[in-house]
Amino acid sequence: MTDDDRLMTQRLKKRDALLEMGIDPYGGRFADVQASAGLRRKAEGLDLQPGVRSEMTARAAGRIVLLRLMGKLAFLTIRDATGTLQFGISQGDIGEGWPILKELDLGDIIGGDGVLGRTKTGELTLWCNHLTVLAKSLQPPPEKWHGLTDVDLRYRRRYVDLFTNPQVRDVFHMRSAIIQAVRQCLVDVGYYEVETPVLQPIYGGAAARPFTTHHNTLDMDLFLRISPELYLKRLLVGGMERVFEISRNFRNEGISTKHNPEFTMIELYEAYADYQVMMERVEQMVSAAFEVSARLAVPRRTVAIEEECLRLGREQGEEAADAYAREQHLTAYREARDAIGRGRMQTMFHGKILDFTPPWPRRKYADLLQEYAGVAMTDSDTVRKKAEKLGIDPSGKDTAVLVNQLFEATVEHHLVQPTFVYDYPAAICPLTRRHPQDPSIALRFEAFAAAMELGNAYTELNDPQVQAENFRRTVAGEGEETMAVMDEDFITALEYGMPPAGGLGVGIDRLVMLLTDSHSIRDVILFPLQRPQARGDESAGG
RNA sequence: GGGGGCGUAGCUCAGUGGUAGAGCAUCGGCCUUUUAAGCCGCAGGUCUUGGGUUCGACCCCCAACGCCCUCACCA
Repeated sequence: MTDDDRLMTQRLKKRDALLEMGIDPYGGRFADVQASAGLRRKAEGLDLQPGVRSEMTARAAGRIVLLRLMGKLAFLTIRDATGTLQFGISQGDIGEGWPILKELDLGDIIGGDGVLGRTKTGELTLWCNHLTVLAKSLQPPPEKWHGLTDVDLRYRRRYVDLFTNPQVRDVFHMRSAIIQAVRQCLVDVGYYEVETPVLQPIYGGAAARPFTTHHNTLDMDLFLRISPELYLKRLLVGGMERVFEISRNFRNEGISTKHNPEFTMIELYEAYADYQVMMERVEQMVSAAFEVSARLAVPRRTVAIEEECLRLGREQGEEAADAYAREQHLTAYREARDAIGRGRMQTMFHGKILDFTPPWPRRKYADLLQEYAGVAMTDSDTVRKKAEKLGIDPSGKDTAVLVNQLFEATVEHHLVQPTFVYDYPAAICPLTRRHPQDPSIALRFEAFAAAMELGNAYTELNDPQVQAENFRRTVAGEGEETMAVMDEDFITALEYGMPPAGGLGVGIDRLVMLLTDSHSIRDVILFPLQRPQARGDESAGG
């Protein structure tokens, strides 16, 4: 028998013991549960002194994360969605319910009824006169101090990660709040939220390889969308003048700390606008997202770090406390918190302060290329020479493609502070309107922060003939951003007339990364794609 | 795909060319104000897998598998 089996067997025995006592180890509805955080606030109001029990009754529930049995008295710490709370149980108070305690384990979900009080040391405690078993846990939880650290296991068993590592739950709480804020921000200025097909017979709207699938009844191959763009523009034709979609996109490409095969993007289109308006939309959405994330994060994080510093100072001396403060960027968090007070939108990312306060700097693509690569975008010969110098093979490539590679190699890593880079080479932008004075330039910008692409926007191309021509060229493989498939119906839609418009996509995952100081996209996606676990004997023999 | 790192008890991690250790969790005992509770005792391992070198491999070599980082690719 493996250790794993042994541990589960022991827990199963306890489950049976509960059943014998006439207790359902998987209790049902548990009405009127109070959140631990709410009880804490209430206790503040009561001015409870250490060692005193109040008259106030309360009911709480959560997972047992710590368990201390001391003969005829027990303390257990439960964790709910809002924090932790100590249950105190004395044999005298609980009487017949006492034997239940022996059958409880770390990880079980229980409810308690009792009165609020404080122990001698001041810890808020629910002194229980009744315990309800809500769910017996058969799997042993991870180590109580270190939690689950194995990165692979954390993603595979995200549920364990979530209930053992509170900061993980914070990140996803924040993700939810950020999406909500961004959505509300657009609804407030007259946008409709829509849903367009994920299963598409023709994919397009971005340069990426798609996933393919098959519909059985129609006997037809389909693609998972790489972008919602071409459908959202059809809605502009249809008269929906402001639309957005929070779109899960699927791209069959490499996986990295910045790329997951499925990722979330908010894409929006606004009739009679252009890419300049879209820059303002980026600033508005990011500001809204920043505000909710700052409200949630900074106080909580700062308080948690300060408490830990105090504890370390007490137990291990000031030096240890200082070291911890530095390690946790405490000073920077304080600065960030103060910055909000002054109306600045600053946050820590990778040990650097990013300032999202609008307006963000706006830099011309060509100027940045000149500044960091030392070449003029239009000077084909110099571009080729510079590319070769940097180890980029220029043979058979369009100048615009090389320019773009040069840009990525020389400029991008400098774009740490939020920045709009605008006016891209037209050859790599098949869906974008050209600059009226210079047809080699496309009215496109990308938003960068922390050297990462955060968003991408155009003044949309609404001339069906130019669009059809661009399709033909990209299908033929000219330029870099191949769409590979001609979408006839999209052209037909444009032929009916699409209002001039600005369009924008912002990577939600990356935005959440920036605002939660997460360095891998997997840390902001609940269940990132992973190779299936090879189990036991199936994996043997290589 | 290239380079680097990792894989040892359920969890978190040490470790040595002579068939393995700690803390936590588990199990048994004591304990009515604990705070990662404490004290005493027991148990728990195909050291990722497969080859090789060796009298002998968890350790050295080769390969495979998985994960992480990084470069390349990639809106």
